[in-house]
Amino acid sequence: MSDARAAIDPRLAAAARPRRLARREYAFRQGESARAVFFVVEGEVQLCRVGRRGERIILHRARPGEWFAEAALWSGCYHCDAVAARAAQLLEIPAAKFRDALRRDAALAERWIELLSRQLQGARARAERAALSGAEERVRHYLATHGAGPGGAVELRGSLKDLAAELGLAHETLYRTLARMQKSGSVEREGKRLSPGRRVR
Amino acid sequence: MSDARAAIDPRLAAAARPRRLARREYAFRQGESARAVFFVVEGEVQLCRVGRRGERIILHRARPGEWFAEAALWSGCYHCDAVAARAAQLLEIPAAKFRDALRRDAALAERWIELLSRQLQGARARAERAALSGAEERVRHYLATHGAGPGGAVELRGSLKDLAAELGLAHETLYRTLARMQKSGSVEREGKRLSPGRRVR
DNA sequence: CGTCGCATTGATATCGCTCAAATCCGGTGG
DNA sequence: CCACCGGATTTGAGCGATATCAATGCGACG
Repeated sequence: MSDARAAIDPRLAAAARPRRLARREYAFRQGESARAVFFVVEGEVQLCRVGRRGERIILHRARPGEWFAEAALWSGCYHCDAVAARAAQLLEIPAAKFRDALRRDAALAERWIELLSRQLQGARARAERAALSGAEERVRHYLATHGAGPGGAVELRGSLKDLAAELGLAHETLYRTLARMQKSGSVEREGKRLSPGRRVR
Repeated sequence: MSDARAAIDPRLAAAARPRRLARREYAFRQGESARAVFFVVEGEVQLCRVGRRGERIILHRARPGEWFAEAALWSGCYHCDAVAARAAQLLEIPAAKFRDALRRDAALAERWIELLSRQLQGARARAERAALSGAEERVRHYLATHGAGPGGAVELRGSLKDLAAELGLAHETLYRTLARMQKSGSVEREGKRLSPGRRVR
């Protein structure tokens, strides 16, 4: 890619500064005043808090194509740490410039609202899914929310192992669950394509 | 309450129309063109899809103080059903007026962006929490994300049973977990006040 | 009082996690 | 071409945490 800034809206790209993080490097830390919003071009950034006893609690994993620290814009300071899980390439947009851009450009604000709305929709669905009790339920929920194309099929991007992590399951459990659902006809698999089956239950 | 509209921003309240739903009544159905955004004053509205075989999958439960169908503004038509889980009181804001208001009033747009940002933050935290393995972990995470005031205490709004639902646990499990954590000193309880304990583990 | 819902504790069953091992597959280097 | 390696995929076995079923106390409320 010639310029990573091409990945975002041109009206914001003007204010964006490319930034690279090595594994375990921090974009910011809890308590620092919120100076910027970030966009993940490549890699993964974990937003986490460190408890009194040193345990790390992950609030969110930001992956390529996602923004993070959007909310920090309005709260004054970062309320968690942002650390690269692996080498990452980011775009950093100063908070002041970001706010100015939104204020000046109504169309941009509208686009940003749209983006936030969709992200919220996705996050709510994920939260609802993670609260489900059974592995099979979660798979069905995933298919219902990510299904597209004929028969609501899903083209898997990564490995089944990745999907297991996304669903909050051990990968062995996912394999077994899928096998069972296949046998009962409630899902169908063709390579990296998953689709809800036609047979009842 | 004299007027439920007092609960939302006055600039939106002007366009809001109060609406009551009986249990099992629909606010809208999947496929209808998106004509309005909603705010829950009282009750609960479930956003769900119905699969080919009649199984209902809940995408999100909208509770008092929450908006829903914000994203529908940008997608043309509703992509799921909205049905009252119990009698509910809503505010309905026509999509066109909502969009106009955002477009005309930059300050309102900014406030709306702020609101969405916060909700997004909250939804992500909930998703991450539900993915945690143990009951104790979830309680700690909840305290970490909702903690405020001295010692990061949390004032519970509803019952412990509600909290259990929020955490995705059976209520019995929550009671037992809290009792254990209390005994080990990792949380303290005073009525409806929960706070992380000082003792290690 | 009677009823209802929350809080609490006990007993039991079940589901999913963990540990373990075999197979498969793509890539890499000789 | 072949040997080797690492990671994904599968399947098995056993254990433990959590859901579920059950029973009781308690306070609010009509």
